[in-house]
Amino acid sequence: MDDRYYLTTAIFYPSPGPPLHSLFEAIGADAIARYHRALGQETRFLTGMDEHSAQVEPMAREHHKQPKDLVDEWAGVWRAAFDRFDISYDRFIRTTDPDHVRASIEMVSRAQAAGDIYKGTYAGWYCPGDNEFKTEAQIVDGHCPDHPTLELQWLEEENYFFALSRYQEKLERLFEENPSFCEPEHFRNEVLGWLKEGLRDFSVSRAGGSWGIPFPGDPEHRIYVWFDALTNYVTGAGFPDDPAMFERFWPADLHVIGKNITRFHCLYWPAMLMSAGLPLPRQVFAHGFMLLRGEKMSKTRGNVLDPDTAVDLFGVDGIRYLVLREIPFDRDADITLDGLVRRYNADLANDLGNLLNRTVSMANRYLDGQLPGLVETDAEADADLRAAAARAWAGYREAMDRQHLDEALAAMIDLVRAGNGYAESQAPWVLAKAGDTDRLGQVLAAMAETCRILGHLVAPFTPTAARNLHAQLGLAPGTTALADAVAWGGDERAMRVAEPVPLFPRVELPDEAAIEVLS
RNA sequence: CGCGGGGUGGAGCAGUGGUAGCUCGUCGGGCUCAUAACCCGAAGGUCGUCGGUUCGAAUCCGUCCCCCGCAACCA
Repeated sequence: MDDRYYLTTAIFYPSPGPPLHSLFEAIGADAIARYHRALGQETRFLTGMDEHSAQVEPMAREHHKQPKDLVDEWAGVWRAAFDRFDISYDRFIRTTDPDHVRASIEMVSRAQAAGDIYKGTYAGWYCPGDNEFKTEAQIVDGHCPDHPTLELQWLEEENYFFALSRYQEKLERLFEENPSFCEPEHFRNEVLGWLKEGLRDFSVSRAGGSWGIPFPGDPEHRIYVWFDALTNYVTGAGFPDDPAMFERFWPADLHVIGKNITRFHCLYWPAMLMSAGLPLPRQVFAHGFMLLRGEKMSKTRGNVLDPDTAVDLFGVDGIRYLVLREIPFDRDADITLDGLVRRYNADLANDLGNLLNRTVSMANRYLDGQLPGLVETDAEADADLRAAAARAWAGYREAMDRQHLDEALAAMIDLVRAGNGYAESQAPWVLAKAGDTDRLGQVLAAMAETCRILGHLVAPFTPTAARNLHAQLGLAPGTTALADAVAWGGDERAMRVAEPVPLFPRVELPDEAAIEVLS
């Protein structure tokens, strides 16, 4: 295992605030980042905002603001939301940051030096309504769907192009030699399909506007947003200003992205890095989408879950858990409010929360809060529970290492069920009545040990609740690396439990008015 | 025939050749430590269609139907 780990999310398209589906990506990446930190790796987690979109200028005009003022304001809101959701980023990068501007210029300059940049003509249908070129597929009945009354104009514009086609063979070789460069497989298949169709050069500059990074050698042009945006991953590792840091953290271990931008990350980006003479990231992982009512969430469709409402209902940890458990990280999934409530109550309140609650309550009631040390008994039920804990960790780790976050949580929940089953079969309340103090202590210690391990397993997903869980067991945060911490008996410290407080209070399905807001 | 994914008990999913599994929901029972929580059991599926390969197919091959995504600036 490498002693460092560098991962990123995509940077987000500027808007007044993040919808839940954008936070979904950040939450997933955050769980992965926290997992790697827990393993003991020096972890760097980058996220941020993509601010050079062509839309920013017109949007700023609409708000009667300077573009930079507008994105400053929005970036503040996004960042505050990320903080609220406990996204443990090491840097919130903004593509307007000065070091990123330098990095982008350096990337273009390197491509120029490699002979991969040439001047050509970009032609297409241009909509004066949103100052944008439209692709064939975007055009409906010969008009821009957002501005059906305006006539599209056929415009030709001089642009600089990146010679992506020169990298056809190198990219083919990349996928042959390292198929897991793009995961999961079904998205890789899509990329391989594009590769088979043949790569076309893409435009890397836009003429005219004043928003964006000046194109090296031609002040009339700005660097095309995608070229600029992808570069953020190296900026965040110290390129080009901090060679020592760059040496340590590049190449990235993982780019977490939405499945809609695999083309850019699996084809454009590696070609750009090859052109710049930089090593390639180890993996691009494309996650699926959260669907609502079976449809892709989008601002224009208006079916967007409001993060604040979700937090009011389930709490930050609750909603973090729910999105990662309900949505397999590698594909799309439909979510419903009803389903979220059921999942929350079943997994978090009834199973995990209640296991802790009954354990702590009994330890207080029967043992005055003082749990005895673990004893390796040869009782079959005890051995089964220990085996369940080992199995949970094995399954969890295997799933986490493949970014299958929902499967990791399923493995965790299996241990919760084993813990509740153990309580049932050992019935400590019966042992207490019978005055069998030795066995009672062993059973409660085993239950507490199960909870302690569970706390470590859920910590990347529900960091606050995990601390709370350990606190109720009388354990302050430790420094043991995860692999040791989750071993049975992996924490030598004695447990003296605190007062039981429900970890995840049950949630009632909101009335119809609230459902309206959410769906 | 553009590319990719998917169609499995009421819902959501797992399952790539050998008696169809899990969670939720439903029904019945048990327990009483606990957040009206927990545990056990039951009912419920001709695995989208049609055909083929095979001793044997949810699984392999072919046909058709349906849903979703992508198609080069909305995660």
